[in-house]
Amino acid sequence: MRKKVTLKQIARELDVSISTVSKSLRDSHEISEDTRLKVQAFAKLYNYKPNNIALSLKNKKTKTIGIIIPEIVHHFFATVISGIEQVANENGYNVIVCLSDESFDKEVINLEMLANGSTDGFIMSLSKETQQKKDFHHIQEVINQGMPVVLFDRVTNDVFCDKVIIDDKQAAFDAVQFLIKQGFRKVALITTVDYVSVGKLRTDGYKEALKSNHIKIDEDLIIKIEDIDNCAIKIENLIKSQNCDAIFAVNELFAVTAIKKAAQNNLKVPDDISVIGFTDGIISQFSTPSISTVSQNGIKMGRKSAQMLIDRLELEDEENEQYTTEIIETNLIIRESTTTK
Amino acid sequence: MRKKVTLKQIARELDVSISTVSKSLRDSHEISEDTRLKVQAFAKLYNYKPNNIALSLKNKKTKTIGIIIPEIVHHFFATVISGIEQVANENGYNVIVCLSDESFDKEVINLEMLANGSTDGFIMSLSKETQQKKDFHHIQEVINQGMPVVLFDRVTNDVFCDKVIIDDKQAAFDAVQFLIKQGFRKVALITTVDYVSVGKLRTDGYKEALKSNHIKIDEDLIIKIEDIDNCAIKIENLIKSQNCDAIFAVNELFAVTAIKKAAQNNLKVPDDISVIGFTDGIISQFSTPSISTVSQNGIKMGRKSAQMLIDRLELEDEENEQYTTEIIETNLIIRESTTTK
DNA sequence: AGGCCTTGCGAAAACGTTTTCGTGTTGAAA
DNA sequence: TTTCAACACGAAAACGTTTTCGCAAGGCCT
Repeated sequence: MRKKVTLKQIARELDVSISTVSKSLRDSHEISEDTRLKVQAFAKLYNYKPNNIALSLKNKKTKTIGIIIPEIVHHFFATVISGIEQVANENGYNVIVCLSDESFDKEVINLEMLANGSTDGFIMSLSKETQQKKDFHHIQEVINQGMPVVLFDRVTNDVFCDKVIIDDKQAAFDAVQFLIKQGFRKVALITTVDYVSVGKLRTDGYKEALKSNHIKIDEDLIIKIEDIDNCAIKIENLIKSQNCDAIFAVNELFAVTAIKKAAQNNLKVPDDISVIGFTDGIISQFSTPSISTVSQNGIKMGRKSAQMLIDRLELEDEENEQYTTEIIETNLIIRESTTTK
Repeated sequence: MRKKVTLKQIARELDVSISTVSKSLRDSHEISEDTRLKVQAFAKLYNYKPNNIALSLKNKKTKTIGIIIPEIVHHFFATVISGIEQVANENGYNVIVCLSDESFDKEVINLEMLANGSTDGFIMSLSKETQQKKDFHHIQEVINQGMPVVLFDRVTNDVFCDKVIIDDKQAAFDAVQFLIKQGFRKVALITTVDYVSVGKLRTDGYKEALKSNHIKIDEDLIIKIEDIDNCAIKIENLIKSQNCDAIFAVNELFAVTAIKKAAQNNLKVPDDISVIGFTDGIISQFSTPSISTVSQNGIKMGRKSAQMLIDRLELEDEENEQYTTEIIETNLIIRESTTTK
C-alpha cells in the first residue's frame, strides 16, 4: 500500500526544506532551475497531489457547495442537482448532497453540520415541514455567518438571499388558459395543500385563469392532496363525478394518476378528458398517452443557482448586499393528453 | 455578520489557554469544575461548533463518502444514493456526489479530485466508457493508497474490492422463464450492447432460459441498442415484424418504448404482446398499462454499499483483505403488461 | 522539614499546506 | 578590498483542532 506522499516527505527525501518543495512545485522564480526540476521530477514520480483538506484549512475555502433538498428520488430535483453539478464542475467545485426527507429537523441538522467549515455556501429547496412551520432561523443563521445561500423552487420571502424560481402562478395560468382556449369550461384542479409554496401559487394561477375568462370557480372541482399515498382515491372520486372535461394537475404524479383512474373508469384521455400536468419528467414523457405539461427546466434552474452562488463566492470582497431573484422561464409542452373540445 | 468563533478566540476572551478551552468542552477531568462550566457557558453563548476541516486534518478522517455514478437523472441511481445517504447519516457521514456522465475521463478526474483528502472512501458504479475501455487503474490506485472502494451494480472482476450487485443473469432468467411458463414461445429481447456489464448478463440469462426450455435462439428477436436516442426505430421494427408474442427488455425505457410502439401499431399490451422490463422505477409503476418488471431494490443496494464501506472504514486496524460480493435479491413484480397466452 | 502525590493548567507538537521574511553566499561594481 | 544587489534557500507562522507532556502549587505523610 503506497500512501499518499506529502511535501514533508519529499523534502526529507531530497534533503531540502518544505518551503523549497512547495515553491518548486508552484514554479516560483525564487528557486533555481536545478532544484526546481529535481523536485518536480520527484513529485511526479511519486504522484504528489496537494491535500485538499490542508488547502481548505489554509485558504478558508473548501471549493465545495452544499445542496440540501427534500428528496432525491424525484426527477425534478435530480435534474436540478445535475445542473448544479455541471456548473460546479466547470468552476472547480464539488457538491455535497444532503436530503432533508421533507423533515424540518433533518434540514436543520444537515445545514448546521455542513456549515461548520465543510462547504463555502448552500443551494437549497425547503422541506415541506419547514414551509409549514415557517421557521427559517437556521438559514438566517448561516447567512449571518457570512455563507451565501441560494434558494430554489421552494423558497420563502422571509429570508433575504438569492433565489431561483419559476413563475409558478403565470405558468399555471398559461396552462389553464390553454385548456380554456381549447374550449373546455369545466376545468378541474388537482393540487397540494396550501402550505407548499409552489402548490399555492399554481392554485392561484388556476383561479386567475378561470376568473379572467369569467368562469365561476367551482370548489368541487378543486381537490387538495395532503399525502401522496391517498391521492388515488380522491382523484378517482373526481373522475367518477364526471363533472369535468379537463384537468390541470400541479405535478406529474397527480396527472398520471388522473389518466390511470380515467382509464379504469372507461374514460379516454384525451378524448373524454384532457389533462395537463406540471414538471416535464420521465412520467410525462413516457406515459401513454404522453402528457402535456409545464416544463420547469430543472437543469437550467440548477445551473443558474450554481452560477449565482459561485458568483457571490468569488466576489466576496465587496459585500454586495443586493440579492436578486431569478425567474426561469417555463414552457407548455403539448403532447397527447390534450385535445380540443 | 457574526463569524464563527474559534477555540483561540474563546481562550483569549476568558484569559485561559487554548488547551484549557478544548479540554473543558470535551469534559476533561483535568479541568476544575469552575473553569469547565465557565468555558462551556461561554461557548454555548457564542454557539461554538468545532471546525470540521480542522478536525479532518487532525484526525485524517473526513467522515465523508464519495459517490461517483454515471448519471443522477435516473431513478435507479437516485434510489441508490438515497439508500447510501440514509446509512451514511445514521453513522455521522456525509456524502459528496460526482457524476461521470458515462465518461471515463470525468470518472478519473472526479475520483482523483476526491481522493486527495476529501473523502474517506468511495462508492461507485462504472461509467459505460470505463467498462468499454476496461481501464480501471484509477480505481486500483485509490485502493492502493488505502482508501476503501465499494462498487455497485456496474462492477468489474478486474479490481479487487467489496461489491454489491444483483444476480442479473438469474433475474433475467427468472423473468424469461416466467414468460415461457405463461405459454409464450417467441420471446424477444431488447438489450444493450455487450460491453455494458449488466446488459450482457441479462442477455445471458435470457438465452439460458430459452435453452433450458429447448427453444431455439432466434437472433432476429434480439436487438441490441447502442444509443438511447435511436432505440425507438429499432424497437418499432421489432414490433412491426409481428414475430414475437412477448418481450423481455433490460430496462424500463426499452419496455415502455416497446409498449408505446405496440400501441401505435395497433397491438395491445398485454393482449397481443406481453412485456417484462427491468428496474422498478417511476415509469414501470405509472405507465399505462403498468409494467411487470424485475425490481432491483436500489435503496437496499445503497444501504448495503454504505454499510460495507463504513464497516471497512471503522475497522481499519487489522487490514482485512477479505473482500466480499454481496448479492441483493431481486423480485419479479407482475403488473398489467403481462398475461397468459 | 523534606519528599511525594494530586490538582489544574499551559506549552507545544501534530495534521499538510502556503507565504512572508530572514539569511548566507556569490558576483559584480566601486 | 569593500559594498551591495541578486540569488537561492530555510525558518516560522498561520489555518483550528486534539493530545501529550511538563510544571507549579498545594496538601499530606513520615
